[in-house]
Amino acid sequence: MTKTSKKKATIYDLSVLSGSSPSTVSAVLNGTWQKRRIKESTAALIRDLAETHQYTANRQARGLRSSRSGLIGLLLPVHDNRYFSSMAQTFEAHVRSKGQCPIVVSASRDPEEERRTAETLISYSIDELFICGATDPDGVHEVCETVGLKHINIDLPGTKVPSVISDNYEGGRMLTEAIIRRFPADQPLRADELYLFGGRDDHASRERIRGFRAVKRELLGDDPDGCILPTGYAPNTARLAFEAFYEKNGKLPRALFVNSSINFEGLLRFMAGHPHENFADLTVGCYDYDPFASFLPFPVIMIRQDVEGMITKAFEVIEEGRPQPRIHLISPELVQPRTALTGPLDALKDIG
Amino acid sequence: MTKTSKKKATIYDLSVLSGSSPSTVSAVLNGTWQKRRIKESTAALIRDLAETHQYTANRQARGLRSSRSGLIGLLLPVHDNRYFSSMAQTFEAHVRSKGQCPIVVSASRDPEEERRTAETLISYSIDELFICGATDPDGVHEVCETVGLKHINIDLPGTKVPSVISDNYEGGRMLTEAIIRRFPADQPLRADELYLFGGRDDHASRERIRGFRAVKRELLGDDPDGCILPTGYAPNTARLAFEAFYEKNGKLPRALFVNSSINFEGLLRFMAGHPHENFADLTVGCYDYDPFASFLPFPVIMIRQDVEGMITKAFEVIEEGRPQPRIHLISPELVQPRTALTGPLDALKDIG
DNA sequence: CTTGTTTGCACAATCGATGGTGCAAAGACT
DNA sequence: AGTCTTTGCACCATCGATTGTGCAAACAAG
Repeated sequence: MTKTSKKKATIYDLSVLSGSSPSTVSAVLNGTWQKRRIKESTAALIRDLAETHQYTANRQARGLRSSRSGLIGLLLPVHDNRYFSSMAQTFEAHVRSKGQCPIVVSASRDPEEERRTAETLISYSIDELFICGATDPDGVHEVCETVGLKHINIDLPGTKVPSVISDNYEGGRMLTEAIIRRFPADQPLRADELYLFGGRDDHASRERIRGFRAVKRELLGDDPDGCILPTGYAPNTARLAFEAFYEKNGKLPRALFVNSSINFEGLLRFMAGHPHENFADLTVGCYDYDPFASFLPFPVIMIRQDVEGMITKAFEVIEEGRPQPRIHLISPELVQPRTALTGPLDALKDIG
Repeated sequence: MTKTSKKKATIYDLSVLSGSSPSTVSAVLNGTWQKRRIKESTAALIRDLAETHQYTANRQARGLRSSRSGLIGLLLPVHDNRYFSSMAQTFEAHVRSKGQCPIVVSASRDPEEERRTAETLISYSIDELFICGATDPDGVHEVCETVGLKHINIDLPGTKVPSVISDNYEGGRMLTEAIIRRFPADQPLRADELYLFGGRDDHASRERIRGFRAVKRELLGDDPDGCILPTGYAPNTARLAFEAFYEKNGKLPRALFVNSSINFEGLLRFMAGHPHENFADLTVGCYDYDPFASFLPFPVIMIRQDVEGMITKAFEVIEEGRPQPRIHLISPELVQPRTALTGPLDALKDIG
């Protein structure tokens, strides 16, 4: 409480205290003072005052003037999911290391909401926007384009700007093959015993399904249409699909390709209503990685998407001048059952 | 591309187009026009122009003038964890419904980083700050206090402003009791067979430990000090603790109270290196809920903290004028093994 | 027709930082 | 001593919206 306890110091305050003009103070504190030939001693004085008065620049004012805000946005479908929250965590680290401020917002996979959210971010003059898992990336693109905002797609591709996405076809192949190979030669999996649940008509699902079908044909010789059940991404619609299958067939398929961890939660909900033992010999492949899921009582093979790789690539690409709208594929990783991988959290120090 | 493709329309543009003054345009578009006695027809004309030119206010300018930004901040330890990402998801929904913009940032449980992050958010003139799981809430408080920023603590309490936290003592008791009661009368759990792993010297851990010890004394008649092993929150330090215990005793304790899902990941890492069968009769209680963890091959009893309840309460409290720095306890919920609960995602529509 | 009131809006200062431009004082040079 | 350069900084417009104030025109009252 030694001084002005309630209001933040401005360059005008420091200007009075230092006897210099506001522009001099500004130049000193934003680093352009050499260019403006400010004396070292003047600069030192001002830096000193800034320190003792805890000056920090008002970013709204700076942003208004310079039409840049220092904010970098990440548009996510949802937060509470390991995949997307890893995105957020990794993104944040990258943005912070560039000395900017991350702003992470979700838009619920709703195209309308996606555009509105982008508009909102734009009204804060964000400097760049990373569009992750958007249902309508090109819709968001329109919004960004009209104001000249740099942007890039992640996870789901658009057609107007570069996209950095998982190699879902390859991942789908890897996962399908790994599932099939778990079955011994004397009790091989039949083509009609391996089902794919979840996902919807988006690029990622389509590619995974393409990989799934290709490998089934190659290894199992057949690929019945009925084995593909896109349920959307909501856990409960997935649960209902499992419920319906079980109702009709008295059991689950011998092996499942589950399209995402959120869909996998639908499987859990289904299982909660049925005795444990019914699923003792089920084999599951899940396109997403979750450490706990990896240790479930039946074999769970997972795909871990390379979040760090995607974010890193996305930052590289967005820095390029006028990049082509091409798609950059990042290879995912197959994770065998009972595997506990490290994640972004391990990079943090723990001051236990 | 019909019009000004590159720059956003401002009130000055609309002012020229409509033949009114900028202040009139401003008043019409921010809703204060009745107070300023603007004719309905004038207002209609301006609204119309705004619509066709896709006008949206520059929030930096507005914020600069009104020293409010429409941003509400949430300071988190980390993103990629179900508990905190649920916080983010729930927080976002609340903020959005108030017509404001959420800004969620993590600070890695580092007191220094927490303060710096708060400073940064303040430089954007955020309107309120929710401090969640901060290692040093009172440090962040100082920062907020000097600029008169409304703030509140969640998950970990501070002493200067109200805090909304889980009832960790009660939760610790519930979980401990549930663990103990899982053992049959003929093979009861002994006091030296139930260990607590994880957490550190923060309010939440202390309260949970207090509940743990109280119930052990009440039900098991004893409470050996050696059964408490705070390992910090990093998964790997927890893993090492399990490793060390196993090394020394040739097995894990019969029952574990694991302080958080992040610590639980440490247990998984430990398990990955050992044969499955070694843990067939392990009983685990975990203070956090994760649907996949709930279905692991050994009984896992979990505590789900009431994230929705905490956020709701926090918004209530922060709206009050000068609230007392008291602690509001929100009861958590005990979750039996093999339970798949719904979460914030279920509130979203899925346009599958 | 004059005075008083209401209606409808324009004007201008302001928020805090930025950056182009101008200009006095100090130093260099002939 | 007079001219030219360099140094060191102040001045001021600007970004876009908000808001207190003032004032003409329209209308009402007497």
